[in-house]
Formats: sequence, C-alpha cells, structure tokens
Amino acid sequence: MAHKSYPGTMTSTPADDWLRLDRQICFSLNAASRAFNGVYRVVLKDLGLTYPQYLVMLVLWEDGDQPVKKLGERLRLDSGTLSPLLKRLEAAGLVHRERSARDERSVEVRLTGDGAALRERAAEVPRRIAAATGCDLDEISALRDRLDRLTGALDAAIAAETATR
Amino acid sequence: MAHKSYPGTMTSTPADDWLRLDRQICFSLNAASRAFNGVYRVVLKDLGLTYPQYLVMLVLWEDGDQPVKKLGERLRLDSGTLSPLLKRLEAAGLVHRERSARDERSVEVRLTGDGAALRERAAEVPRRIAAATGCDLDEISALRDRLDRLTGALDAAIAAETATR
DNA sequence: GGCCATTTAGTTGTGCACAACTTAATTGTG
DNA sequence: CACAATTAAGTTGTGCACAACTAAATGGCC
Repeated sequence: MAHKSYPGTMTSTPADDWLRLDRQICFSLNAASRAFNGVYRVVLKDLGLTYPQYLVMLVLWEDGDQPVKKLGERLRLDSGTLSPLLKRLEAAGLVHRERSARDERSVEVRLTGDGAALRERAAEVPRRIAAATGCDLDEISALRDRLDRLTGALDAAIAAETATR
Repeated sequence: MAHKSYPGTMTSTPADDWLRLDRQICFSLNAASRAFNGVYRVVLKDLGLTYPQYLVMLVLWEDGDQPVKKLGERLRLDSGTLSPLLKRLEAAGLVHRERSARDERSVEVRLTGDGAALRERAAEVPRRIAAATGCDLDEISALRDRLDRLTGALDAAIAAETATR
C-alpha cells in the first residue's frame, strides 16, 4: 500500500496527504486529552473527585453559588451531563441543590462547608498538573490560546453545518 | 491579559496564578477535545461511525488486519474499550473477529468487504475536518507535534507517579 | 512433564458526553 | 386572560474510557 514511507517512484496523492495528516491530528488530540485525564485522575484521587467534578468545583470556588444553567454555559455541558454529576457531588456532601424561589424552573447549586473547605486541599493540584506537563507558563499559555482558537473554529463549523441541513 | 481583572487592591498570590492558568489550560483542552468530537460526530454520521470507531477503521485501512492487542497499542485503548466497540463494528458488518489459530488467546480483526469498501466513502472526511479547523497544514502539523510532546510528558509523569506509590 | 507466571480477551461496574425526550415553570402575544 | 412558545432540569438510552476482575491459552523453569 502507498502509505508509511513514500518511495520516490510513487507520488502521493493530495488525498493521501490529507488522510495521513488528519489521522495524526485526531490521534494526537485524542491521546493528549486522555493523557491529561489520566494525570488528573491520579492527582484528584485523594480528593475523591473526578476531572469533570473538579471543573465544576473550580467554577463554584471561583464564581460562587449559581444555577445549573450558568454552570453549563461555563463548562459547555448540558443538563444531561450535569444533573447526575451534581447529584453525585451532593451525595458526597460537597454541594447542595435547591429550587430557586424566584424562578422555580431553576436549581441553585451551592457549596456546602465541606465543599468550600475542599478548596484548601485542592490548592496543590494545579502545580502538580503543570509540573506533569513539563511546560513553562508561556508554553501553556500559548497552547491554551491555540486550543481556544481551534475550539472557536470548530464550533463555528458545526453551527454552519447544522444550519445548512 | 493579566487574567480577567484583578482589582488593584489585591495582589495575586503565586498560588492564584497557578490556579487560574491551570484552570484555563484544562478548560481549553477539554473544550477543544469535545469540539473536535462534535465535528467528527456530524461528519461521520453519514458513514454510521462514531469517532472512536472511525479511528479503528483508519488503523485497519492503513495497517491491515491485525489482532486486538495491536489495535490497542496503536490507539492506546485496552480490551475493556475495544471489545464492545469491535462487537458493534462486527454487528454493523464492517469487521469480522476470529480466534487466531496460532495463538488461541489472540483474536484477529479483519475487514469485511463492506468494511474495506467504506474507505472510499470516508475519503472526504479528512478534508472536511481540516476545513472545519480553519488551520492550514503547517498549523495542524505544529499543533500535532506540541500535543504529542505533551502526551509524552504526561505519560511519563503518570508512570513516575504510579511507580513511587 | 508439571506447575506457575504471563499474556490476551472479555466482563462488570462507574462515570462522562450527548441526543432525544419529558415535565414544569415562565414569558410573550393576541 | 388564555394559550402557544420558550426555558430549565431532569430522564432515558447509547457509546466511550477505565479500573478491577475472570477465563483461557501460552511460555518458562525446575
């Protein structure tokens, strides 16, 4: 097959180039995402949190109590993901959920004492993650920017795609 | 930006810097990964494949029939993920699984006629994905390299972590 | 040759992501 | 006011990732 190493005798078609490059980028992003997840899994084990649960706690620590809707916007997650996740956080005693009095459709997510206190123990997490990446702050920052641009482009592409069909 | 806006009255501690930066990188990678997944979901819908199933088919198209073990090494997936996935691909008539005669522990995964034929219809996928990223080939290539380095560092960190405890 | 460690798939259970749907509350419009 | 459209959570079902385990085959070693 005309892959792996292109012998000089055979010119690689553009289609082949696309296929190879694409495979690499999708493999790479997938692998990086899962590797990141693995590091978080190890580091967060002591806290009894999963990676997505940690993201939710980060938002609550940073921005304070808020309705499920806002959490979902911040994390780009819908209620189908957040509802059971929050139920587990509540079972762990880290958050409390209560219907809003003003708008009974909305559910307010509040940190419990334990949930707020966990922030102290989570303080070392970022440093350990950053150390695991082996990157300095500038590298991390640059990568973050690139990923955000990529996400923006991909979201726009999805919007265009779904709009036209 | 110096991270959102720290009111001038409060000096940000180093711990805060780490926390904010980390939050950004973990948010960004998570979001990018899910956005990528979303684009693949749309593009692969016509083929009746999920993104992980597509990755498996890519490997089979590229490297030919092979045992589950090899597929797992290539994709960094274990049998707990691959077994049910391959069962679904078999149910869809794209692959066939058979115990190896030489080594009865091993299961050989083979493309069916339909599975091999699907490659033609998948030919346009990479171009559509690349278009959605809005990146040129050099950008994609650079990002891929960076992600691969990151994955390597993270894997090494996990290995070190699990070895010392 | 017999036995034990290793290897390969598969199974089970937990948790996340997402689509499609339901329920209930609110909002907008005639 | 009445009623349709919208909004917020939740539920259900499918599929993936991974840990922990089981089952069966293989290989090494005495």
